[in-house]
Amino acid sequence: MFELVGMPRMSGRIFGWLLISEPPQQSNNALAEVLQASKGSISTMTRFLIQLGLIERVSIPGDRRDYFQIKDHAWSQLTKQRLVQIGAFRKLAERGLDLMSAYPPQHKRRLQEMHDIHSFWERELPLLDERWEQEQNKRRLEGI
Amino acid sequence: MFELVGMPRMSGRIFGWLLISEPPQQSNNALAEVLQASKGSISTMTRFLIQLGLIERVSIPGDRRDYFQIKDHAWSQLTKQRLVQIGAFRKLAERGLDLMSAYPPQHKRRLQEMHDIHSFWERELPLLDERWEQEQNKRRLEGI
DNA sequence: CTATTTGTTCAGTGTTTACTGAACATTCAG
DNA sequence: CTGAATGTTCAGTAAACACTGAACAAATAG
Repeated sequence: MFELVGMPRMSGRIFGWLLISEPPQQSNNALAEVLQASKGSISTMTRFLIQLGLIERVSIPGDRRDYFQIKDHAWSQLTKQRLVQIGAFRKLAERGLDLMSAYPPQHKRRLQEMHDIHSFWERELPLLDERWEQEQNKRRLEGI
Repeated sequence: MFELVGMPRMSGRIFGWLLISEPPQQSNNALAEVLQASKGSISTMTRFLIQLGLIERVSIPGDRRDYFQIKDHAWSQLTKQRLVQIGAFRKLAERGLDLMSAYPPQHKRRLQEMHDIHSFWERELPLLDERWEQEQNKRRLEGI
């Protein structure tokens, strides 16, 4: 599934295991063993997942090893990641419109639409995320 | 930009040109020439873009050539594409929860959250898209 | 029917990518 | 200090991918 959305397969395998592992925090070595992968690949991919904000590194007092676990709000982080892309597309459309400022509006219609929908998403997705967080909080209070 | 979101570079180059070309519809040959790419690659990538719903093939009466142009609502198509992915993630979480039905809820918390947020997105993204379409229609009526 | 234009398929090539395993760096225990 | 455990970096490899160009197929004009 991670491969399908353009991420390294091994990052998906790590994330997948962290979704169900008990305890939720797993060491580099434990990951390498359960996934039958090299330490190098684990090291690279945990760094990658941390950079995306999907997992975090945690320490256990008196234990020198690093542990990894899925971050709270990991999925919201993906939205933030996506917003960066959307912003890039919006800016690209803006640059195009700028370069074509002398052309008739009708000629720029496609670029304008690209700009407008990305602006729309940039405005709405954070609101959607907020609503999700609120809904979550409500549920937790209700003890669901 | 297309490469960044995991699509073939050439598909992005074609789409980019179709965003600004005049006229909006361009033949296979015209694309090959302006992008300095092989006919084979154009043929493959137009098929790819059509499959995504981003462009469409159009005919001009009395002209044997195929022309391509950006589809109306191309960007909404991307949302639909994304919904397929989100649905797949939701189903994956469901399958996990199913397999773990005997485990305590606390152990399944991470999977449950994955499931819930994807359900949320599956419910909300179509609504967002509808709102966008309505806003668009309003603007057009107002002649903006 | 033949020649030309247009489009598709596919083998081959070069590039990119993901992963491994080894070398290296760091931290700590004894 | 030495040695063991842990983590990172990196060269090398195997697989995947994007693209080209040529061969092929289909459609039309003359």
